[in-house]
Amino acid sequence: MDTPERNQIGTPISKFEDSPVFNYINSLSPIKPVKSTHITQAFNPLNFASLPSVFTSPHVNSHKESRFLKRHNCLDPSKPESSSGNGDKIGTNERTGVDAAQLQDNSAELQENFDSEVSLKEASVQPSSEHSKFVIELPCTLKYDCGSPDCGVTLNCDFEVGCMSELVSKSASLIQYGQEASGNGSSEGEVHLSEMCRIGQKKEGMECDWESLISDATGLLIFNSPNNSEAFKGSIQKSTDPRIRFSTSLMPQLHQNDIKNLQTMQIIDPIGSGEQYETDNPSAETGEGNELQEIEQTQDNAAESNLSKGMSSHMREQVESEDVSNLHRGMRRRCLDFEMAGARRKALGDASNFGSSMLSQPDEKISCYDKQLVAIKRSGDSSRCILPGIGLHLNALATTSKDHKNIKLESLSSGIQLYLPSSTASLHSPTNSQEPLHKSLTSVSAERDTDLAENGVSHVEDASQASAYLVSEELNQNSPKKKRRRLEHAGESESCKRCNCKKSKCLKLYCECFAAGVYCIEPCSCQECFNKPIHEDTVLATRKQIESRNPLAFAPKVIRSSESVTEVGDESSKTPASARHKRGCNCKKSNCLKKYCECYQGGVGCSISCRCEGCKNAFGRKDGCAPIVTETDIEEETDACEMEKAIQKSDIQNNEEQNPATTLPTTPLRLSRPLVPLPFSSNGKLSRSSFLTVGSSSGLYTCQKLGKPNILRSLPKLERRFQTVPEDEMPEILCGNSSPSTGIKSASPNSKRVSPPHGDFGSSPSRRSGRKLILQSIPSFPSLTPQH
DNA sequence: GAGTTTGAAACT
DNA sequence: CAGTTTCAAACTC
Repeated sequence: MDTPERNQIGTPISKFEDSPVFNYINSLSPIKPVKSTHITQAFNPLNFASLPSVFTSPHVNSHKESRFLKRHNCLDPSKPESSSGNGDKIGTNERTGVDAAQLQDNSAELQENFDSEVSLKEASVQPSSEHSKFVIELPCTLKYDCGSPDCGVTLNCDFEVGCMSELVSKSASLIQYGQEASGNGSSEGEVHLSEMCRIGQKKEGMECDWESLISDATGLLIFNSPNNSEAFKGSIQKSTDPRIRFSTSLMPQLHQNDIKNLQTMQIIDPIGSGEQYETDNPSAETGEGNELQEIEQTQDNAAESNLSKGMSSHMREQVESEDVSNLHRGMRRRCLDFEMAGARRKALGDASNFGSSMLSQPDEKISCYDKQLVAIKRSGDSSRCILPGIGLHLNALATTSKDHKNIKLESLSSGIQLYLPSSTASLHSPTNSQEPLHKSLTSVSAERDTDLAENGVSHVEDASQASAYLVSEELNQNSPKKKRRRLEHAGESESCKRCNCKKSKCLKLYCECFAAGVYCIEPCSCQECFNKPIHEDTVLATRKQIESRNPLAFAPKVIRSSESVTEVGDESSKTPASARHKRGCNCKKSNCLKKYCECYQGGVGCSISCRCEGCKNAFGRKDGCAPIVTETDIEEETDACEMEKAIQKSDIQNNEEQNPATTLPTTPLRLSRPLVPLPFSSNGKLSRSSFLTVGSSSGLYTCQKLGKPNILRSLPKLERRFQTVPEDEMPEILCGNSSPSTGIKSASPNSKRVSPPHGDFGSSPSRRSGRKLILQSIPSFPSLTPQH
């Protein structure tokens, strides 16, 4: 694994190699080279923003768990010198899970941490180019400083995490700064650096290195095209938001830094007011947060601090929830609730063991997460897509590694842990990804801009889901159905679907909101709804029950299975089919041509796992035939309005995609995926449940719709690549190879026409970038794809 | 907007 | 695991 990746990376890295930062990193850890591959892509403006990292990470995962382990080893080596011989798991534990390990000897937990961390690392590393590098390396350095893991490991770990996050955020801010406001940025950047140094000094003296690294990194970042930087910003900001959330509950230490970063970000960030708005909210919280932070700092060493932190965070949340009348908050709450609840419980109820372990882990995870998110954000703009899928994402994220099964199982065994990882991870990650998406979206489309602009703020704050919901909600304040339709019609509405449950009390998977891991909101027309923050305990308990029954119950239904899609393989060969429904559909009468079919709804082709009869899924038949869907079919199924919207969106998406695709075959495709979903977004299910997957799948779908289904087929191979490849990449990478169907489809002669997708694609690249980011988010799912 | 159809989720 | 029931979305009128 290492060798191949390194080899691949080799070329791309060369660029970085020149930079002192790169050298520094290299000295620290051998692993980096692997990342570089992605990085190279990242360097490209489009690519950089794109998900390459995400793809890569998932890809790695998809390849095999072994990869993760290897990577860990590789990464660990730098740190692990002490534990050079440590197994993969051990190495990871050392890095991210040190706290947990010390606190708890639980191998299971360690493994979980390890897995999550690994996945995160990989994701972050691959996707993010330099950011990830920094993060990774920094920890290593810290570890070195820390010396034996036993000593104050927890603090060290936190520190690392904090540093990591800070570095990332700061670097991002710096980057933004440099790009947007060179003058102010310089000062700001200096300030950040100084802060960083401070932190480093307090906890360990890596200051000089860090500063130099940071400065170098910033330089590099700045170096990157503005687009990339923007993408980073979005991702970073998004990441920061989640951090804040997490930090409140989990990582108070990080909070201060994060908050500061956020503030700086806000100041620096000229971008969407919405984001700033969100950040503002956090800032308001910062007041409390500062106090908490101070306390936390004083308590840094004390393990007890975790509890106090948890309490403080809890209090904070309560206060916020109460105070916040803003839709944003409501949105946040909606998204966060599950996560928060889990965190709260952990912090409050679990007490030392659980709380400590959880806290420590989450922090690390969070940091990693943020990174991932960032990467995701870049890559995918799939804001819409992401949002809906967030709930699923969380689970997926938790199980990001293909071993998701193992992870889930473990988590299940531990109960709470499972919940947390899944909930926290999923929520956060989604949120992050979503936020970026929103931003990107805002920038991308004027239409969306208006809506998003309003929603954007809220979006930023919460997870993607929340944002999606918020948007949808805000947009659709009318009756749920109407809103739904609106949303459906408007691609954006995707995320905002609401439930209409009457008997399930919104505590069953029947409820889209519940299934998506979000609370029901006013727009919902549900009756006797228990899926509300007020009934948090009930919701969590129910969730647990469902998860105990089916660990993947809240995972995205549609997964870009690496299996289905060949890894990298051939972009051309990849087809939309790469994404598959987790369990497969069981359609009898709809021929998989209506939204009754989850596969179709998710914009993915049916697979072997499907038990459908008379499958005519336009995205891909069960038998492996290339997407059968013809223009007529699609048209028939889709409403004219939807078609139009989809087309428009698809055009935009296509345009965006094209650019990336042109730049990089791999990344572009990914980008395209997210875009695609939008058309489908109308479907509430997709948006929520299968964000990522949806995104990917939807991407395909959209492509088809846009260009009309034909496009995919008809599109020349090159074009297809853009459309299909992206999707494939994410999942494909993970799985390695694609399902026959995908390959067949892509190659399938079906492509009767060469539809002029180009025209569509031609649109502005900027939009693409945003959407692309969304797509990136999708990639995370692939890892989950267990089914195949 | 009401009613029907559909298939997933839940239950047995 | 299979069959049945429940449920809510998707769809039709």
